[in-house]
Order: sequence, then structure tokens, then C-alpha cells
Amino acid sequence: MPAAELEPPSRDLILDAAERLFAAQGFARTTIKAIGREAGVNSALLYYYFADKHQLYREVLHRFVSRLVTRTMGAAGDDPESALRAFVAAQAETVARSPHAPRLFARELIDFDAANAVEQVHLVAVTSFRRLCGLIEEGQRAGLFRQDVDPRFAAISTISQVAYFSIARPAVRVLLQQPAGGPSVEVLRAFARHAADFAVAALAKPATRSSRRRQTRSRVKLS
Amino acid sequence: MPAAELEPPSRDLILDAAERLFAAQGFARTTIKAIGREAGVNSALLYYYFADKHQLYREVLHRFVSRLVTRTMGAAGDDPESALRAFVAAQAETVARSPHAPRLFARELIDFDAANAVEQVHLVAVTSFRRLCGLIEEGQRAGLFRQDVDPRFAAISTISQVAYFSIARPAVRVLLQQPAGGPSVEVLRAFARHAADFAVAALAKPATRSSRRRQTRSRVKLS
DNA sequence: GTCTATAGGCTGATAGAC
DNA sequence: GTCTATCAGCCTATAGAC
Repeated sequence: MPAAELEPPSRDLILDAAERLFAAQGFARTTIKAIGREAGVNSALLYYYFADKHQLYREVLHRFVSRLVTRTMGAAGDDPESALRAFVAAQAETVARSPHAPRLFARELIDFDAANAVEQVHLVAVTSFRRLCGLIEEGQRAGLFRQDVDPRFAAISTISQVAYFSIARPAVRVLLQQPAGGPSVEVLRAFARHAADFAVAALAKPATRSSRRRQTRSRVKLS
Repeated sequence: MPAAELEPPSRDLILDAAERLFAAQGFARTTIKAIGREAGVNSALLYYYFADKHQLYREVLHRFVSRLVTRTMGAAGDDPESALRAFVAAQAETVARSPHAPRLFARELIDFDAANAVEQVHLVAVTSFRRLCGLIEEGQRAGLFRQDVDPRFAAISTISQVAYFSIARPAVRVLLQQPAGGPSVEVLRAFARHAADFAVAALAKPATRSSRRRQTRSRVKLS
């Protein structure tokens, strides 16, 4: 099948409905009939477009990761610090625009050990993640960031903040003592600004005085 | 039923088996028969000890959260910085000792919007999380930590690192280019040390020169 | 306390009309 | 392309013997 073909609307309706339900309830609890109902089509129609429930699920995953990579790779900045801030902002914006998407991916990690998303994870690894690592290394080479930090660990710490905030949102709401129907998008953006500040501050060169910790090159042999 | 009663072995066998399977496969995919098989008892026996599948699930969650809170509340230190490091280390140790437990909790957050764990999340909020916030505020009052950071946001950033690392382990493995059967416990501990360093560096007072960012009191009105 | 047997419901998937 | 109708299989939960 050609890539740039105009897809029938029902197919997208089904994918949208499936994304919502898979993210909200998970794979097993989401029934074919419920997806059909949510999409406004007959449940038997799903088998016209998709081979089975698993293939539909994988296509939903693929679509989400493509969007995620596109947005985070589009983030730019004049220097490593502002580029890092733009990266975190893009991450938060991706979450804000499709609030259930991070859950979909987190669920895949937990439910299936990313077995259905091996390719997608590799894609993220060689694009968005590699780029973030590159930004940090660039800052280190330029003498802007401290050098006793493993760039890969620092990258994980950076993305983990907004990622965890999004995944654990119901718990975060309790931790922050927010009401149930609170302005979650505003709080997400505020937290994203904090997360960028937090990462930049963690990477910044320490004060010239005593603050040199005993972080004697904590890079770890990983392989 | 009295609390300190000696419980029959079958009950614990069932709880242990359920914890393993729920963590590995999730609630919906884990069948009563599979739990019985894993525990070495007949599946009908589960209904002798537990009202239904959901109650069994809730009891498993309750047991795990109790252990988590006990361990993180036991972490101590002479000053805010070392106490924070001890907290992160305790968090990592909890994960290291029962590798499937964080997934169980993360899955609960994602699956049911924490509906089955409202009490447990509240417990964590008023114990471990409150304690971490208190440590940060104490450091701010003592002039050790920067004051333009919301303590709650900083606490979330701190715990998010090891939490996300644990939840997203299959993806992290790819990001770090590790082999499938790699020494994950060692890497976890190494990352936990990095995470503590990262948080401490982010909270440390900036260099006296230009590094004062435009973080004009980023505390947010949340309620 | 632990088992066998089974009821009763829901699910994924197919056949086939239009 | 979209629908109705339907089946076979698996699941939770119960009844009741021992």
C-alpha cells in the first residue's frame, strides 16, 4: 500500500477511538465492540481495516511515536541551554496536545515490556534521545555544563520529570493537593518550566567554592 | 478479624502469586486460574479468602505500599543534602529488592486512575512525599538550597528519576544500549547515585556570578 | 480448607447480506 | 465499505461434595 494515499475517514476514526480507549483502559480491558461504539461504526468493520486487535494496537502505537519524534526533533535553540529548554517544552506540548498518549506508551512498557514497540523505542533512541544527549555533550565541550555527569543519565533525568508527571498524574494530583477537575494543563506547563530549570541548574557548573562534590567521574561502564 | 493473627500459609501463597502475576501481566490478563496455578492451590480457593478478584488485587497493593513507605521513611541523614541522598537510595533499594513492585503501582496509576489505590496514594502523600518536601524546605531555610524552587515540584523531579527509570526499564535498556540480560541492578544503583547528585546539584545555590536565571519565584498557585 | 463441576456472561473473530 | 447475526472459547464466580 502506498504511503501517501488518502485514507478513508473511518480508518482514522477507529484509530482515534482506539488510542483513547487503549490509553484509558489498556489493551485487555478494551473490547472491539467498545472501540466500534466510540468510533461510531460497527465493530465488525474493524476487521475490514485491521487484521486483528493486536495489529490495530500496534498501528496506534506507531502513529503516536511518529508524532512524538517529529515534535521533539523540531525543538531548536541558539545554545545548548536554550535548546534543552526547548526540548522539554516540546515534550510537554506533545503531552498537552494528546493527554492520553504518554499513558498509552507507558502502558505498553509495563504491559508488554515494549514487545509491541521495539521498533518505536529504537526510533526514539536514535532520534530524540540521541539529540538530547548531543545537546548535553555539546554544552560540556563548550564548558557550559559540568563534565562529571554521564550525558545519557542526565538525558534520562531530564525527560523523566515530565514523563513521570504525565504518567502518574492521578497521584501527582494528590501529592500537589489539587482538586479533581483542576487546571491540569496549566500545571503541566508550569511543571515543565520548572523541569527545564531543574535540569539546567543540575547541569550548570557549580559555584567555584566548596561545592565540588566527590562526583569523581560517575560515568558507568554500561555494556 | 484481629490484625496480629497467624495467617494460614495458603493465603500468603495466593498473595505472593498474585503480586507476581499482576505486576507481570496486569489485572485484566491475569486470570484467577493462573493465580491458583502459580500459588499451587485450586482456583476456587481464592474465593474462600477473598471476596472477588478486585479485592485480592487491592490487598496486594496495600501490602506493597506499606513496605514502600516503611523503607523510605527509614532513610535518614545529618543534613538535608545527605538525607535527600538517603531518600533516593532507599527508593532505589525498594525497587531493587522487589523489581516488579513499582510496575504494580505504576500500573495501578495508569489502569484505574488510582481508583483502587486512593488510600495508598494518600498514605504516600502524607508520609514519604511530605517528608521529602520537608527536607527540601529545611535546606532552603538553612540557606543551603536555592529558594526560587517550589519544594513540591522539586520533590516530584527528585523521585521521578528513579521512578521513571524503573517503570520504563525496557525502553531505558534500549536508550543505554544495554543487552537484554544485562546487570540491571548495578545500573539501577549507579543511576540512583546519579539521580541524587542531579537533584542536589539542581537545588544547590548557583554560582555567584551571572547564573541567576529569570526564575522569578516560579512557585505556582495550584489550588 | 480444599476440591470438582458447572453455570452464565462476555469476547474476539467470521460468514454473509446489502 | 458497512452492516446483522452468530459461534466457539475463555473467564469469573458459585454450588456443593469431602
